[in-house]
Amino acid sequence: MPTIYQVAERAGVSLSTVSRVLNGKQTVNHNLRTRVEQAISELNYKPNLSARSLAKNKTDSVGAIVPSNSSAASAKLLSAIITHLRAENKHVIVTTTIDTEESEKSAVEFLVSRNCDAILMYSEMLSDNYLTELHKTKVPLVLINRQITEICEQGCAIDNERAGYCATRHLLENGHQNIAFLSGQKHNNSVIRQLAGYEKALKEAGLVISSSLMKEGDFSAEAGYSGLLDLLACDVGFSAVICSNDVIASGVLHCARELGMNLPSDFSVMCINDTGLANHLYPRLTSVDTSIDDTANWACRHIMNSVYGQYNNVQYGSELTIVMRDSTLPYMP
Amino acid sequence: MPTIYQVAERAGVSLSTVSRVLNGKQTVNHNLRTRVEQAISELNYKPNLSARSLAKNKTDSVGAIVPSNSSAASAKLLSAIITHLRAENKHVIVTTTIDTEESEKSAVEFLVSRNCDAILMYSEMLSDNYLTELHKTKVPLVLINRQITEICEQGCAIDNERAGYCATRHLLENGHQNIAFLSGQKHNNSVIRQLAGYEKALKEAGLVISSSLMKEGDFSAEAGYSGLLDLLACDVGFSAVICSNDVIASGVLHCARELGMNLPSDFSVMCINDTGLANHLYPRLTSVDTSIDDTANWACRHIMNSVYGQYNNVQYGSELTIVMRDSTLPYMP
DNA sequence: ACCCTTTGAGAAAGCGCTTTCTCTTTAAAC
DNA sequence: GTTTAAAGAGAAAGCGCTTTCTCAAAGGGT
Repeated sequence: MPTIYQVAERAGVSLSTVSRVLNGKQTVNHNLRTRVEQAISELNYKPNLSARSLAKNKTDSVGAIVPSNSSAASAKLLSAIITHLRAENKHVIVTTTIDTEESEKSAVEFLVSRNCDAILMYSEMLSDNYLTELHKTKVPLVLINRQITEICEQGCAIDNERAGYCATRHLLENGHQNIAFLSGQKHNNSVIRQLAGYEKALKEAGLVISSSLMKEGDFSAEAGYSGLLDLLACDVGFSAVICSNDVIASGVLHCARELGMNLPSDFSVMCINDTGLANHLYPRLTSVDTSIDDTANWACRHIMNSVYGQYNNVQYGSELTIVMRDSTLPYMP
Repeated sequence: MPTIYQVAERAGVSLSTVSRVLNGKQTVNHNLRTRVEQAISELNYKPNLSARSLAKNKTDSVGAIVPSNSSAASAKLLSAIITHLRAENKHVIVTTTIDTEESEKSAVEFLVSRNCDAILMYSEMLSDNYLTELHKTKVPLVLINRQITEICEQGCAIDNERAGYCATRHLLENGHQNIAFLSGQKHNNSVIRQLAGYEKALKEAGLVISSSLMKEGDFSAEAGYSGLLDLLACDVGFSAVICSNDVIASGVLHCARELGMNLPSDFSVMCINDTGLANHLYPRLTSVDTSIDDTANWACRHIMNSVYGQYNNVQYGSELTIVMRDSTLPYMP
């Protein structure tokens, strides 16, 4: 591997000059510049990034913390982020966690030890205080779908409230009045917002919010399965069900089938956050979906802006679309 | 951030001694050692990995190249690998590609520029020659589901042949004689092996191999959909279908439903390589599956062994299991 | 023609570690 | 008790870059 020194020698200049050509933040005589560039290409010189990191105290790397369970959703996001950042010549170090505080803390420490220039988090077990402290004293943070007042700049809120609202509205507009909601864990940020949107839509429509129509579970198919059973056991009438994601909905479909019910004629099902599954289920699930790519885009630009000083500040925003499929039907008594 | 020098000062030793304590590959007087350790914990000293990388010419990082499309399958693998390697204090730099040669080459170059200690590949557009050259001159390679004669040590072959064989056998044992195969692209390594296993099982059973029962597509649901149409158009009888993965099978189910067919009573469906979807479909798919965790395990141990000189050489092996679900039924004329 | 300001390039000092080399001390062997 | 080997610790030389400091040369104004 050629070093910057050999390039300098071949070009007949000092290594400072080579470095300046490389970094381009100081003018270099045109003549020398071309000589250096030629030497670089002749030697096929590639700068050693470890050395550069040491000298600059920057690693050109971004750490990512994602929960390993919710693979489909976060995999999509991650893949988009990796692609974006590579285009900026940054690499991403991925760590997976198991949705516990210590697991996430250990991931943070691992990434800090790796000298990441920033950490991107898509997980939510760590406390606001811990993260605020971390951001202020150790490493810039970017939070996906989380906002902390003290460092609100660093977070973005995927608009789950609007998603919950839209899903509910969609059903209301189709004549449904008794709409159940099978959610993920209620301590989860997204779930809280979704439910807020759900309740808002119901209120606007002048309907009462019945807690027996809201069942909490985790994000698994099993939760959907037992959620539907719970719902039926309560003996409250419902003609539609909204699920926090498509995996839960999958359990609902499965359960309904086992009970000999017919969807969507017996009741309609919708989901929020299509993880790719919705389109494969039977019936194919109508979903309301935020653009993951918009989110990835924001995260990367925000990092490039606040950490590497490129671009201007970017506002977060994400498209919201309802994907009509086969799992919903207008209400017919 | 404290440096090794400050630790040395506080412990009243030279920095060489601190380094020796840190790396533990040379004996240090017990007395000094504890003094150093105490200084380290008092200062909360963490070694700077960029500096270490520079001095050792090792980055403790492994690059991974995965196709971004086949997310579900590779996400699972990746997640397992990331977890394993972190336990060894290595980080992984993930790059995604789009299944073209240039895309993969660019990923390789990116990772090489990042000085990865090894590259783990789960993609297959690059030529044997290129990879052999790469492995021999630049950076150790580990290939998932690919074997190259010149560097056979570095690759592992997920036993798709046996998987194809088992799936076919399973159906044969249930009385099926006319078994169709909807495969991914035939240039794909896994597909080739799967088909080999399929044919082997048929031959052993004394059956003829009919090319009109074998339809090639890509790994998408659309391919499954049109694959089934093709199959029906050919007007060859079949009572069971094997698919290269569950996504393809999903398309088959969808198509059958639209045609008013009833599964599994009209025909049975099986898939190879459960990506997590199989369990959510209707009917839930019977699948034959190799253990991704076994593969991840092998890859990590192989890297730890050949690159970092830990562990002993490890043989590749992966469990193969048939997961019985609802999409298959014994043949009844 | 002179002085002052820019511009451009080289020298050299780090960045925070590892590792070799050297020297002292201690244990072992005869 | 002497010789030899082994063990342990410090000094110092890198690893390959960036960046500050310094100085020479060139340009501009009067």
